[in-house]
Amino acid sequence: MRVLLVEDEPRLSRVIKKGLAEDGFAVDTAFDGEEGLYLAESEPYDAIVLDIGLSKLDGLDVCRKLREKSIKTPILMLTAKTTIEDKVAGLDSGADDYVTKPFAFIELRSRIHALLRRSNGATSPQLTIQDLVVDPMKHTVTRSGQKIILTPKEFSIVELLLRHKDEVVTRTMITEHVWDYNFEGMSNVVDVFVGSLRRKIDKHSFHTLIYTIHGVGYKMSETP
Amino acid sequence: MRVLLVEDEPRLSRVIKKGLAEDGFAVDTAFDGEEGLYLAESEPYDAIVLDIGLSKLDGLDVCRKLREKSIKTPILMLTAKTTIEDKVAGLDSGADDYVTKPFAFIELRSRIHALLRRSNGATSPQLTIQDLVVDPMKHTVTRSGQKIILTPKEFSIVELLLRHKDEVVTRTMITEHVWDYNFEGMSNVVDVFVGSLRRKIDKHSFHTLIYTIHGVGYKMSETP
DNA sequence: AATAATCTTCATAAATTCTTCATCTTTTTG
DNA sequence: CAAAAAGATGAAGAATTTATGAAGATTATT
Repeated sequence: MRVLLVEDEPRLSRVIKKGLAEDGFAVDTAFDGEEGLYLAESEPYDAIVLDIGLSKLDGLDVCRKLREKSIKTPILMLTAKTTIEDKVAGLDSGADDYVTKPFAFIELRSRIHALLRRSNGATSPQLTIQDLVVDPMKHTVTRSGQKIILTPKEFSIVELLLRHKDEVVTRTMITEHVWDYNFEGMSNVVDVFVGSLRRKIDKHSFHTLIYTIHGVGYKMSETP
Repeated sequence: MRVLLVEDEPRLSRVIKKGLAEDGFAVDTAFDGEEGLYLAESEPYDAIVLDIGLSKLDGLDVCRKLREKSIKTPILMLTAKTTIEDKVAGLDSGADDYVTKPFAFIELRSRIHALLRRSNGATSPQLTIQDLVVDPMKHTVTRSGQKIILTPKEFSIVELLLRHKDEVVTRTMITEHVWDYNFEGMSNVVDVFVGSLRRKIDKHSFHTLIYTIHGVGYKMSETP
């Protein structure tokens, strides 16, 4: 899952970025409104964390402009005050939720996960297909109750595939959602990772869950 | 269910009150220790949420006085990071559980519910995993009955890990739980502490309880 | 004030993960 | 059916992350 963080205070930005990265997000950072707007328009993020007080372009404006262009990425606002007016303004501009500063990181974290869950139409915090269960918050994967240990990248990839269960996911989508802005991979990394996923998830099971759609990409589903 | 909230910071008080009210509690608020004590004595509450740093009368004092008068209403303490380890634990004022600030509301909420649930049985809440027992209120740790002596920070970290048994806890979460709000986590303090915890808890035992989830954080569980 | 205990930083070693590449296998197409 | 394209896979090297011992700084205790 990829997140854009727009925050001008370097220290806070760093702290949030680190926390989100540990949570398995690929995080891009912007330090002012313009940069944030540009990135939000050009990259496919799963969520945007947007500080309300930014230079060049206010967070509210960024939010409004994005919505005008019908970019519907879930937006979580960071606001300094609690006043009702601010809350209303934020939600009015098209944000989906907000957190008031100062906040505990775990607060931000659970809000983001909630946003993603909502935008995904899911109510359960877990992703499942057949006997495979993936829990992004707990960072656990089991198949038929058996624990499976995945590396961070492997984990992000199953997560993505599962969020698009029964749909084909192209290699481009995978690279765009699992790696961040600075990655220029013209290699077969994705193939290699899918390979190791197969070894860990499908190899010892009767039912195959990961399918290759030749010329297109990969798909997780119960039947080919 | 009736809850008394004793908290002097108006903003925090408002937020907690609102949250609890949404949960269906009838909430009374007091803004200093005297007022809190008076209300706690005169009204029959099901639980009391008590900030430790209060004007006029300290939260600890309120707690102690209530217990002296054999008022046994479950008490949940709100404490600041550093206060807790050094003071509360030793002072044994009679609180049933505590939450350190800043906390996510869901945390407070689940603690209150837990308190109410066991207010009939009335046993001090212990955290256990296999043969390891951690008692947050008594501030003691044993493994297979053997006492283990931990420093305040070490204790705070096992406590957190155990409250999230079987889940990965990221370094950011640990940092936030143990140190002050957005303490810059650019060092490896957490790693060092986990190291010394391992030496005290796991080193002499056959079963490992503390696991590293590479790229994510740490986890306490009985199996990897 | 001196001593002891705890906390923090730092440097280095060790472990794990990521990425690339070459080769082999499968699928598609003419 | 053969050639070409696309995908699978094992292994090596690079890069990142974690473990650890020890020294210095800080805080509490006597």
